[in-house]
Parts: sequence; structure tokens; C-alpha cells
Amino acid sequence: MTQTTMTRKEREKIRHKEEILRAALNLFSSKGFHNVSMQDVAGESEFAVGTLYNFFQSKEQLFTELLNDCAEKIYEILWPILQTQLPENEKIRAFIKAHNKLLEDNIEFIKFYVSEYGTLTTVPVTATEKAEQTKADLYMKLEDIIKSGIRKNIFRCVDAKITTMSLTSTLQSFILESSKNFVKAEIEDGLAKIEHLFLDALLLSENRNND
Amino acid sequence: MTQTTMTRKEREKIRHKEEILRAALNLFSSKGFHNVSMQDVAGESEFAVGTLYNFFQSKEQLFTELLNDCAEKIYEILWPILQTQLPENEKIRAFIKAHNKLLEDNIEFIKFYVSEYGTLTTVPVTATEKAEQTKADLYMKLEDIIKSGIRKNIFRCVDAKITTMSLTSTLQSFILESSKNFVKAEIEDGLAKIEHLFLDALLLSENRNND
DNA sequence: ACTTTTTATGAATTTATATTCATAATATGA
DNA sequence: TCATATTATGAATATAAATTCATAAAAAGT
Repeated sequence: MTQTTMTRKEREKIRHKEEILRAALNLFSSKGFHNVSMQDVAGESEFAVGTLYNFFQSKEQLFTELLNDCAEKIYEILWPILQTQLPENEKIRAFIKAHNKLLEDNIEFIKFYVSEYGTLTTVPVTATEKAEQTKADLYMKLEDIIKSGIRKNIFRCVDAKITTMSLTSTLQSFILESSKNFVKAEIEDGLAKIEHLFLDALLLSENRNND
Repeated sequence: MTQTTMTRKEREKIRHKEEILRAALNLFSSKGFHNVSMQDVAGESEFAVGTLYNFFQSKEQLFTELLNDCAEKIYEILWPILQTQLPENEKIRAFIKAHNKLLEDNIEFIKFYVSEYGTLTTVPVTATEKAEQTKADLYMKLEDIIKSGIRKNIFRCVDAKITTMSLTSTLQSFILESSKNFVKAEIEDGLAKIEHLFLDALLLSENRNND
């Protein structure tokens, strides 16, 4: 951050930490938090158990950092789209489309995030502040966009909150499903269909090239 | 099943088993499988740990029976609705509405089911055959209904599979959200909004009392 | 080359909890 | 009432996995 220069040692330390995180991500995303032991993470990352504890206070903290990283990646991709000056319907369209890149870039992350955090509220490992915040931010912004679209007579008069919930949960299900067997073409196709479904639901007849 | 008559003892045994299941449900639905120990279940059900093992081979089997019971309850409520002779749009409407009763009758069950199984694919405790089957059955039937509605020109030409996914995931999110703080009026209201959103998305303009 | 500091190691410890089983309590039938 | 069978009990056991820490290896500084 403040240092432009970093010793090789410092850079290595960061690399090591990242390697541990990557290994943990691999394991967690396929087996789930409770079915991965620190010994497993040690094995996968080719460090000793003790070493893990030089980087992370506990297994839970390791998990937490991972979750925060995920939240950040997702936020970085989706947030800018909602901030553009496009008309409301185009923002929603772009938001849906962006899930393509999201999935492509970060399958592991997404699998982990959606499966561990997505809709699982009773998960013992408390969702982090950051993850909660990211979710809430995106949610609120989407809601605002829909409301604004309604005011401008672009969208039909739907309930913005429910619509937001529906859109996000649909995208989540889709992503979770797609991450099981990643096929680029199918994903584009599926997202296009989601786009079609939601924009038809939202757009007023006059703005729509009708059925 | 075959016996109309059962000794008092046998009836008691069943009651005891049910009590254990209920206690486990309470705990699992609020804390999740991994954060509930058999000692906890014993405490809650007022039986000794050893007694639990007279009824269930393992903690996992206890979980499994619970999940199957849940799947059955859900199936019993939702399936008949999809089998009626109503027109397609009314079937979908009734299906959505039925989630009210579903939620009302079985909050604990639902919380447990949706949270442990709903969208959580990486859960270690393998989803049972029965739960998988129930899900698949409902899913396929919904898809058929939508397809049929499209053929009869009741519905707009959407993708049936994606629409089914969207509807079910929306209902799931809603139910999970609602189960956190149950307020009857809000639930009816929310479901009505979901109904509005989806039927507008589905219905052809000519069948719709337009905005 | 040697000392000091930093980082890595993994066997040993602690902790948590699933499961067992010898024993006690209770019910059943003679 | 007593003998037998059934069911319940919970301390003891087994097991798995998180965490620690004395020791070793590596790197940095002199």
C-alpha cells in the first residue's frame, strides 16, 4: 500500500499466503468448510500445519479472509456496472451479462461463495461484515435502479424489492448450477434466457418488441 | 401399516422417536447440522445419548430421516396442486399461493430443509434419494406446465427450464427470508408480489389486465 | 564465518463429539 | 411374586481434527 518497494522476502511471504488461500479455496469449494481439515489444507498447499498458523490465527479466520476476498472480487465486477449512465433496462441487462465474466474468471471463488454463503443463513461460520455489506450494497443499488426505471416509465410497476430478490436468487441458482459443469456456450445461452425472462417481466409493452 | 392394532408400548416407541426427531429438527433448523451434537439432541429431547442410538444408527441417519420427512411434507402440499385440472396460469398461481400454507404449517421443517438442502450442494451430509427425487419431480412438473401453457398460448414464449428455476429459487429465497421473522400478513403480501411478477412475465399481453 | 532473526516443521497436546456398552430401570407374562 | 425381555441410561471410549510449541532450517545482518 504505502510501500512501493518490498523486499523479496516480503513478496515471498505474500505469495506463500496466497498459495495457502488458493489451496484452501480449492478444498473448501469442493468439499465444504467442515469436511476440510487444516491437515488437508497443509497437504494441498505443501506447507506444514504449523506454518498455516503463522499466517492465520485459526481455521475460521482463514475462511473469513477467503470470504472477504470473494466478496471483493464480486463487488469489483458488478458494482461499476450499476454505476454507469446507461438507461435502467440496459443496466439490468449488463448486470445479468456480467455474470458470464464473473463465472469465467472465478469459478472456484463463486462455487465457494455461493455454496458457503449464498443462501445459507444457518452456517456456523458467521458471514463476515464485508460479505454482508457487499451483498446489501448490490441489493440496494439494484432496487434503486428498478425503482428509477419505474418512475421513468421504462419498467412496469413491479415491486422493486421482490424483483431484486428474484433476479439475484435466479442468478445465484444459475451460477451454482453452471459451476458444476462449466460450458461457456451454455452459460451465455442461459444468461440470455434469464435476461429475456426478466426484461420482459419488467419492460412496459410499449418499450418491448412484443412476442 | 399392516397392523390396525398396536400395543401401547409400540405406540409409545413411535412417540418417543417422534419426540427425538422434533428435538433434532428444532436444533438443526436454528444452528445447522454441524453445530448440534448428539448430546444437544439428547438434552433437548430429554433422553439419554444412548437412547438416541436405540432409534437411529448414527447422527447422519437421524438427519437423513428428518430430511426425508421434510421432503414428504413438502411434496404432499405442492404436488396435488400441480395435478389439478386448472388452466396453466392458475396452477402456477396456486403453486405460489400454496407456499403460504407450506410456511405456516412447517416453519421449522422449511427452515431446516431450505437451509440445509435448499441450494446447498456441497453439504457433506449427502442429500437423500428421496429429497432429490421430490425436488426433481416438482421441478419437472412445473416445467411441463409452463410448456403446456406456452403451447396453449396462455403464456408468452419463455424458456420453461429457466423460468422454473427462477420461480423456485425466488420462492426459496423468499421462504428462507420469511422464516426468519414470521409475519403472516407480510408473507401473503410477498407471495402476491411474486405472483404478480411471474404471471406478468409469463402471460401474453392479451391474457393480462395490462398495467 | 558466525550471530541473530525470521520462518517452517510436524509430533504432541488439547478439545470436541460421535459412539459404545455394562448396568439400571421398567414392562411383560407366567 | 418372580423370571424374562425390553428399553433407557450416561460414564467411558474412540476418533477426528484444531491448535501449540520446542526444534530445525533458512535468511539477513555483521
